[in-house]
Amino acid sequence: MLDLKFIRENPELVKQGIKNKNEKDTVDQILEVDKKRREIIRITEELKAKRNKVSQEIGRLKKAGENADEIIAEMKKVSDEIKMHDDELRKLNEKLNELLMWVPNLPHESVPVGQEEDNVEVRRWAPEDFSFEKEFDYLDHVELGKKLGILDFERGAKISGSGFPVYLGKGAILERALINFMLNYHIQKHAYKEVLTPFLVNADSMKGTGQLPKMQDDMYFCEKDNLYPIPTAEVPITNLHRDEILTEDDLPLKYVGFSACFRREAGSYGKESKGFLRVHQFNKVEMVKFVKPEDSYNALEALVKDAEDILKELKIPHRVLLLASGDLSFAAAKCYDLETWSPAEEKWLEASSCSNFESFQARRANIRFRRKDSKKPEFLHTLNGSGLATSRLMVSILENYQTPEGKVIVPKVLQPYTGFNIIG
RNA sequence: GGAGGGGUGGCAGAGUGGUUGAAUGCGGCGGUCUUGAAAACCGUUGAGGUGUUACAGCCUCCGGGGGUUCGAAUCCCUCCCCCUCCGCCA
Repeated sequence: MLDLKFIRENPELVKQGIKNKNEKDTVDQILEVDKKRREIIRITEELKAKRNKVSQEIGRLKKAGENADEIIAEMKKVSDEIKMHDDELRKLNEKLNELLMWVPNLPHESVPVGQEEDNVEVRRWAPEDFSFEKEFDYLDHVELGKKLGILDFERGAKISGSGFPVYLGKGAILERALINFMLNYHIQKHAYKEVLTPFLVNADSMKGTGQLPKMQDDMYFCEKDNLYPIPTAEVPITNLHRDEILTEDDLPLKYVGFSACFRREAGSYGKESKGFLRVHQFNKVEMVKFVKPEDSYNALEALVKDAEDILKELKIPHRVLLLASGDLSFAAAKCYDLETWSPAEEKWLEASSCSNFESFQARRANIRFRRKDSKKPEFLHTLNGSGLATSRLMVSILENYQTPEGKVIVPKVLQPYTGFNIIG
């Protein structure tokens, strides 16, 4: 959510940002409702001030045993008037809030204006012996997983539906190894604090991080209990501090957490959805940071490097993309994607997304902090990044580590976790 | 799922319709005293909105929402959460 005052004072700036993000411009509508709202506030507050004063007077009269019937009758009218205006005000506030919930975060000034094709490759990394040249005919992860008996998409479809993968034997162990490796790495090397949070959250949490209302149709929903299976651990972890005022000394806060992630992915089928490329349930290790506003862009760079470190340890070729404004998510001000190389598909696959939300989520979720020398709380900045999603990583590992014989070597850093060094 | 109890400021804890945004204690901050510290004493200490160049002023907030009333932390309805007991259960 953007600051209403900011919109009021910088309408053109906001409009430009919305345009660059390809979102719907409701600024004029917001300003109009806001104007009306403030007018009503002025009127009601005058009436309420009067009511408060006279009501006190009535109390005094009654205590003194005097008659107050006449003023009470007069106040009844005032009270009715207040009620009328309050009703109107309530409606305007609801309307205004609804409008504000649909305004996207504005892209940071360092974000290139444009669409997906305007994303900028910032850097690229690969192991020394790596080559884009095909050394043999790679099996893609689906064929390979099937052949090795470590992945079973058909049975997953039977027990749940398509997009719910089953991991078997060494596949399941490898998945678990990855999760543990990544968690431990971020905890030990990057000083994150681990949290294990609920996989089901309420609507307030979903609003807090910006999934609702916009992404409603992409969410699973348990109607009986009004709970949403989380699309990412970003939601519960960021909402840890919803409605809290932290102290300056608390910051920065760095959390890392594992969760299963649930996404309906409504309307996305076809080639892109083969195997692990698009699933309804996957596992992810997520990093979330709460920082002071002036620190958030340095924190973003560090966050990207933290995610990259995992890929370097795993020796997976990858590149870092700075997303253009039109490719940014609703809540993000700036975002880097990490893409890993798939030798079977011969293309880059998104494996991580690291974003700075500035105060957008903090304002929605009401997460503030107080500086030592100031009494007024201010909104902090939130960031998060996948560190990383295992399903996409599994594709990279299975494909990049496969041998001409169709076996898969376990990356060295994972071997202590798996207890074996080759699959097949 | 059933029965009962409860949600008040950073924390603890008063307050059942009339200057109560809220006693008191602790904590925090400032000061006096002290070489310094502690103790003691004095003062101060919630958030949001509206408004103002900035103050002031005014309004709202005692779990959330709605209602009764001239007036609600206090009464009513509803939802949420916590605790105790019973039932069920990994």
